[in-house]
Amino acid sequence: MTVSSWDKMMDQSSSNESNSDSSSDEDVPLAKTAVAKKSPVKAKSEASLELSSPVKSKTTKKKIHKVEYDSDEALSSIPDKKKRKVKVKSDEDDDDKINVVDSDTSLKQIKSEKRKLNKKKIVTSTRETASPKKGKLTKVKKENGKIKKEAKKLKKTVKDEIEGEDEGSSNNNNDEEEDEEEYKWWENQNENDEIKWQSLIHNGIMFPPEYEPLPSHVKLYYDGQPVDLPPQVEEVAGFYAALLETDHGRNPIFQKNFFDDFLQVLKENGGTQNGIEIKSFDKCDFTRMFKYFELKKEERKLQSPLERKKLREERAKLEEPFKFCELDGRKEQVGNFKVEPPDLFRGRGAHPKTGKLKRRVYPEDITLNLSENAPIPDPPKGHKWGMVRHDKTVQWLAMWKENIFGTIKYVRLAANSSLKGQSDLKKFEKARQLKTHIDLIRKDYKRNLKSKLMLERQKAVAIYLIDVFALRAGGEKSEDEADTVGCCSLRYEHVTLKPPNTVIFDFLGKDSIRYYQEVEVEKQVFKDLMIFKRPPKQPGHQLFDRLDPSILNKHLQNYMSGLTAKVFRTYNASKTMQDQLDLIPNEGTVAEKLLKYNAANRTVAILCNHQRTISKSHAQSVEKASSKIEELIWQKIRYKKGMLQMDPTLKKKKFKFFKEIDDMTKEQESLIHDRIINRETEKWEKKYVRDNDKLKFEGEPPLPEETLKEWMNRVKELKEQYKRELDTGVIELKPSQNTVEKLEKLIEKLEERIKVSSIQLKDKEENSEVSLGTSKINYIDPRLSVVFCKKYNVPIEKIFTKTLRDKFKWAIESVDEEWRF
DNA sequence: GGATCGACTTAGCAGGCTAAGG
DNA sequence: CCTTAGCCTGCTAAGTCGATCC
Repeated sequence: MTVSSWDKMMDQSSSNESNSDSSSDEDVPLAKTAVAKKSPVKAKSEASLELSSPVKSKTTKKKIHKVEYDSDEALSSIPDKKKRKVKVKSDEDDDDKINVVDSDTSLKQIKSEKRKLNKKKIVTSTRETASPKKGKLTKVKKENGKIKKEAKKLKKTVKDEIEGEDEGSSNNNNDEEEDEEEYKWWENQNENDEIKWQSLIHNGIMFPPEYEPLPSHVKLYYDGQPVDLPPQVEEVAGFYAALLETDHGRNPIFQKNFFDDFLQVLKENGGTQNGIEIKSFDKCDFTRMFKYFELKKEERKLQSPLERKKLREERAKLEEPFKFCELDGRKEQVGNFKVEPPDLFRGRGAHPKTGKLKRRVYPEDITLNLSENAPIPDPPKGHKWGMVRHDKTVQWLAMWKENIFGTIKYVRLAANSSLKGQSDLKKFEKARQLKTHIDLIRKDYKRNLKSKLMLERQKAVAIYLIDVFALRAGGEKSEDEADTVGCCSLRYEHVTLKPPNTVIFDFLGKDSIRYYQEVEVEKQVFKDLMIFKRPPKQPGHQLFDRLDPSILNKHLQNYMSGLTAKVFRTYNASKTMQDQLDLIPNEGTVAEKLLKYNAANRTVAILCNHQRTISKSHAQSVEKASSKIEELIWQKIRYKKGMLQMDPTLKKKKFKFFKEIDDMTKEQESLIHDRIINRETEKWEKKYVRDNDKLKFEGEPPLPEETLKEWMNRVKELKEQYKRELDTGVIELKPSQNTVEKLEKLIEKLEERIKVSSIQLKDKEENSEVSLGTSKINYIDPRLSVVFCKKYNVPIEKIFTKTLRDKFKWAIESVDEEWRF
């Protein structure tokens, strides 16, 4: 409350500038943002350490800054061809009106046509469900639900006992059995999505354990002195201490925000208990706390499997009551049934509020949502619930207001729940619906790229970017969030134009993930962008100064109800996937098909710019894999040499086959030898140490040094052999490799391994920065994957993990091979 | 008619877990 | 058989978008 009223005050100061230009709106473009908010774009990791400039040039909504330039001037300098279009000036207002009316009528036409189309659709899609009449349907459905509900209740108790089914062969049985009673919501269309449930019963929400003070020898030190902190304060110090050696812990903004809040909590709790006054962050020494946490971590690692299992079971028992709820009489899983524990806020990218204290949430902060007649779950001892509501129009079971931004956090059902599933299906159906409108939309925006109305042009370009490059809508952000943008909020500096028609996008998008693309665009788009960037616009100014997502979305609704910017992402992602899958031939092994599926998935992920940080071990593992391949090739060549030794005439007969022998130089070969020998040496040395450790532990005498020497001798022999081979060119083959045929077989096997390894390596490299998961979970219609699996005989488990199979059950059970996005 | 709120989807990451590889 | 790398899941931050408020 304090936060929001504070914000309001801040906002007030900048929100009342009346827009005196509105009359001449059409020919005087306005730049919404006056000044660059932050330092130029940085890739995420760097950015997070950088202090954003403290200059408060607040953008907070609609600080409208007039830029002196009119569209006439702007448009008149378009290359000649366009010029003639651009006469207009004083009568532009009229034009506008005419245009508006014009488009309005045509839109109405479109709408009515759409309606017709929709009607047709409804009829087809409901033919199995008997009557197309809505009212009737509802009734039937309800009836159905009731009966099922009853049946379910009876079986429920029984079912509860068959919980932990696993993936085994008995699974089939189980599954089928479950199917019988499982409510297949996707088989009855739900028309009224305003009401989310009829009855909702749950046990409330799980709170994190109370803070346990650290042992007395683990303390914060200030200026060399141990500090006695009240537990509530120690807890906060501990949050920071735990992050000491992380990027967050080293980030000065994080440190400052943490320290401010830390001091605040310290004050609230009456200061330190041994008279030390804490003033400066730099004098705080968290290392002892940090080390203690590390120690605890180590201890946990050393736990025996049995111990672990016990702990896990204990935890599961505590969680059990909260994991499920009863929705319309059916048992459904709850998603985040735990209240978020207190911690330091870890904002992503260069977040101004990163490091602030996220306070503990108490039952008093929680609002529950459940049926009127449902029993209200007991709050934790000594506490009361903040509020209890009975709102059937929402999906959440509980909510609370978080203290940093004053935003609301919800407890909601799990991804495999019927409610989530229904939303999901709806989302994809909406995206599919776009199919029938996309041609018109594209035609329109192509035409409007040349509209003489600035607003129309901006809309057209924006939709183009959203459609072609899958940009997000890009809403305005406030100053106390990370500076990230989407389409509508793109600024001057995010787009670089390279004639004749290349555009370089470089900006931070959602989660401060960098979007960098050098792309060719349609000539007219290029020209428009040029106009949008024309002086007096400069870095910091909005490219689309007339646009925001709501304007854009309102425009899109004219084509199709429910159409918004984000639908394009879903549509294009799924469309791309369909197209890519269509290209895959139905041949080869499952592994090969999977690889191709993943490649298709990857195209989508790249389209949506779904990235992940390259793992620390990535470079190393690529290195390892490629040297392994090199060694395989070397071995293959070695065998080929061996073949020639046995039968020199082969060289002429199979010239091609032996050609690669010359590809490897002696130097390369020697390097490979060294590598192998080094590795072998290391391997045996390690083994020696490890074996001895083990023997020592068992109280047995260690291996004599002789053993190690013997092992090393063997390695040495190998080394000498390689050296001889290198010098003389004569391969010393093992007795088991004594015929040409045997060698041929070995070579064949090597070829196979090389092929597999190479593909894997390539995949690894291409995937290193791309995250396939996000698109799989959110953008690619799961039915596409299901169809793919059916048609290509790939087990669905290879594509969807258990959780995903649960989430997409509706898709898995509802499509046949013919289904298309 | 814009700012704000509320509710929902989408996003990457940490760390535990598991299965592949030596 | 044991390690190690990569997968999976849980977590929660960060978007989108319609509703509501003034």
